[in-house]
Amino acid sequence: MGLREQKKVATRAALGWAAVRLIVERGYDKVLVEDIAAEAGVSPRTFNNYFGSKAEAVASRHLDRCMHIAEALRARPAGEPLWDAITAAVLEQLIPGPEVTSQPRPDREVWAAGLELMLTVPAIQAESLRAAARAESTLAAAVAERTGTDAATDMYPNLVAATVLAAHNVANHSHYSLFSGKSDILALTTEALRQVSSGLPPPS
Amino acid sequence: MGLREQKKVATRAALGWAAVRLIVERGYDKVLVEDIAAEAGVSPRTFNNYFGSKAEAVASRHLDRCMHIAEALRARPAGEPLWDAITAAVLEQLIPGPEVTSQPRPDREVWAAGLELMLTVPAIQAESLRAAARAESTLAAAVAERTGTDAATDMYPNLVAATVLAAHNVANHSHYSLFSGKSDILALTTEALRQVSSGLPPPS
DNA sequence: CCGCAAAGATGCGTGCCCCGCAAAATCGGG
DNA sequence: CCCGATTTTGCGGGGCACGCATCTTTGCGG
Repeated sequence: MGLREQKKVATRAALGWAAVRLIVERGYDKVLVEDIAAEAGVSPRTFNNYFGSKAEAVASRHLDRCMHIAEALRARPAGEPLWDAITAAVLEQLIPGPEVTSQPRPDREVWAAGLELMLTVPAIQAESLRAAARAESTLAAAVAERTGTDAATDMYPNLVAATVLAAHNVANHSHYSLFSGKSDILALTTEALRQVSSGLPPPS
Repeated sequence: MGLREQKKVATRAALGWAAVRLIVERGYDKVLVEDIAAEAGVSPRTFNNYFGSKAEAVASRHLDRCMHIAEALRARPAGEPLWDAITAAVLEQLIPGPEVTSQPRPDREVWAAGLELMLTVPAIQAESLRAAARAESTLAAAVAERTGTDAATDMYPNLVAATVLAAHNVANHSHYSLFSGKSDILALTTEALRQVSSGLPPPS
């Protein structure tokens, strides 16, 4: 990869992070595109060369994380049963990366509150969901590869991908807003995937 | 329901329909909010009293349809097995309502092309997904009611709702873009729901 | 039957966003 | 070291989303 593309990736990430950080701090409509661009050290016009909207910049972080699931799945040993591999791949994403842990800790409480508020903004909800949807096809491709199906003609890999991300979402949601920190994410996610992979039988 | 609320519902529907029709005909960015408002016989300012954005107006139709699934589920006989009831409820939505069939037929081909093009607009994809997400919690509530679980604390009903809508989406997608009209929607949807309700076992 | 309070529709004005276009800056290979 | 290709940037315009004040409609009690 040339220096050129490296810089593009870096700028994109910088803009995405800047957007999230500023908006979590101040609130969505008190942050101008101008501010985000300044934070990332580029011109306001350049911002729109990378993202079609403010919300898309925020969701770009989410997109990256979702994309990693497909990547992680490909990296699992070929012999491993499908749902074991999937579960492992999803769980990998839940251990916080170095760019999070090494970040200057801005008061966990305050950050969580700001983040929750950010996720109530319609435009951000919408773009986050679109990001997940985009990652879904990548994940479907990985599943197709592993199961010997064709993502373009078979429903199977697409169903698996959609279901996995749905379970992932529900688990996250349970952890965050349903009952804040009642149980740890790893357990919830594992349980959610177990349930969908066993057909969600009604609890009798 | 008073005359007041009836009119509100009617206006909302009129705006939603107008948005879809005009945009399918002309393309997303060649339709102004002004045009949609005019089509529905209301002032441009009023448009934004009903919808937060142009895209949201388009997605409102989708939202209504998704909401009907939960409604249909509640109407199923109480003794019916869960997944049978769900399948029936979803299939009900696929028979075109009178407002579609009685519409002046604008050349099925042209309409389909315009619709597909509309669905490529990022903002519309995003809002449509958000609409589905909003319907999801309603569906989860219906599932919780039927299974004696609690949507606020149990993952189960939320997982079911998310999975059902995911399957619904995949089936639609398979019918529309994957291989246009290869098989009928009813069969695809039934099959998708059957697969998720049996745990999506890998095809060996 | 009438007027009154609540709720909705409308007009106006504002700030911001998103994008097209063309010029300037930057990078990578020969 | 220079040339072609790619990016960044400045400028300008068309719209969009929304707050605020005003006018109209609806539903209700006297």
